[in-house]
Amino acid sequence: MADIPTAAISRLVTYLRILEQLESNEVSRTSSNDLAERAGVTAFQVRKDLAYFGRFGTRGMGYTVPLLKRELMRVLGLNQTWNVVIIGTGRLGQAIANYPGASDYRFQYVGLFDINPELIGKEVRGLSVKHIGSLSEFVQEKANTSGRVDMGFIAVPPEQAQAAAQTLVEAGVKGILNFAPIVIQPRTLERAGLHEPADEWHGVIIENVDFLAGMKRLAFYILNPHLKITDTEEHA
Amino acid sequence: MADIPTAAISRLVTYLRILEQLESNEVSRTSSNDLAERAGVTAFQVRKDLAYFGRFGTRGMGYTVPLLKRELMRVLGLNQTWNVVIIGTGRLGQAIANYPGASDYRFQYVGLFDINPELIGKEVRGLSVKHIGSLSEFVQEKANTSGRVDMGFIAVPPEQAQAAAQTLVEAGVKGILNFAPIVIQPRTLERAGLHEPADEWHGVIIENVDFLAGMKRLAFYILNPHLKITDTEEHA
DNA sequence: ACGTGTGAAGGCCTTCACAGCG
DNA sequence: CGCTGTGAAGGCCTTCACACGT
Repeated sequence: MADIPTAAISRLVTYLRILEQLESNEVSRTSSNDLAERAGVTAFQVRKDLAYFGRFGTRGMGYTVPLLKRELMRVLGLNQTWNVVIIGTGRLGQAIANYPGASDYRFQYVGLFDINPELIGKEVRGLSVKHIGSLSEFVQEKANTSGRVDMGFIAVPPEQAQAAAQTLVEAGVKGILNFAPIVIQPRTLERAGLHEPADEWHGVIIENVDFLAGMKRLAFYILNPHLKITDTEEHA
Repeated sequence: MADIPTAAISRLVTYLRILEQLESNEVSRTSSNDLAERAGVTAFQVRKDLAYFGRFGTRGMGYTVPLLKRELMRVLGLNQTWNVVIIGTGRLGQAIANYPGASDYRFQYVGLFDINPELIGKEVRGLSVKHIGSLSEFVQEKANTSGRVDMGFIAVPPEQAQAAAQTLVEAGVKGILNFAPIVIQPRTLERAGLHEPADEWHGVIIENVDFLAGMKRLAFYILNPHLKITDTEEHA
């Protein structure tokens, strides 16, 4: 596969959402122009983004909504089930666990973990919160029964986020969605001096969702409205 | 001011966070190299980003942590108080309202709104949830007393997000942080046919925080690990 | 005739190398 | 001598125009 701009992936996610809306409105076809307007980008951009992955349209006609939707879901890997653990089950972690929509895409929460004794054993979304020390064991056992744990979500306070990431990686998780406002370092805490990622971090993908950062960016743009931000970035 | 890459603003936010960590560890000076490593970018990038806004370092010496921190806070507009209303006080809205850290930056929640009668009157973080119909009135009254309402956060279900945004804009809010997984259209619902933003949207800034999108991007990158994503995007 | 798919042009951000200053 | 600040080079993403298929 060719080299694909990171921003294009974010836009694909947006297109998919729009296709879902169209489908639930029983609209059966669309065009690069239509998608572009709804997504807030140019039609050129839409066609180019789609072209990275194949040819999904019909010249002169446009795109068939269900077909393009199916293709995008395949491309984005949303046809398969993703097993997810959440580290941190405070208010944020619970809000995430209960957020509707995740299950629409076969993201399945299989385990909740925390370090706070008061939360251990608590029921959240049908799962009993476990101590973070049992994560490795839990992941291993899952691998032998209901399938591997694919991702971990980090919803702990910032001071504990790096350690949580480390625990997840050691347990063998391949992707991390980090909600804490820090940059996860792809190396062990002990080897912080080395500039090379530690081995066990090889291939681990990290995505960040930082709404404090969003607030700060917003503050800046309100103060500096002349910097037009009709950018790709808004698809974060 | 020169034209500044959107991504640079996201990185500034990251640098600021790092400076805060350094300060709380009583580290008094740093360098572009040090910041770069902690932020996961190149030292060139750090220096270029800072250069957009001024000259904050000393040649041969590096940067003074408290000074650079102060300057970045000024640049990002975090020395002033921002009055914020939250639309939607379900689980997500409550988690946002209670998230610690916002108050560290003088983001002040002054009003909580919802459309669900069961939530009206409920106390969240010391504020009584009001009906969304009273938003305009509320904003107007605030403007005459404790100061203008600067931003609105949207934490409602996706179907209601566009309407919530519309309400916020009509009330005169200048920035929106949208947590719903949709693209806010800068136009009234009625004028959806027109391709021009409606007047009242002029100058309104929209930032998105979409963790479902984060999950989907993560799924894609786990499936396609060869697409190296050591990108700027991770500072979203 | 209409809208997609795409090679090529263009522009903007990043990278670089080094000048400049402490 | 060390590290910042910055003009210039480079590269990648976006934009464009048009060929192509229906």
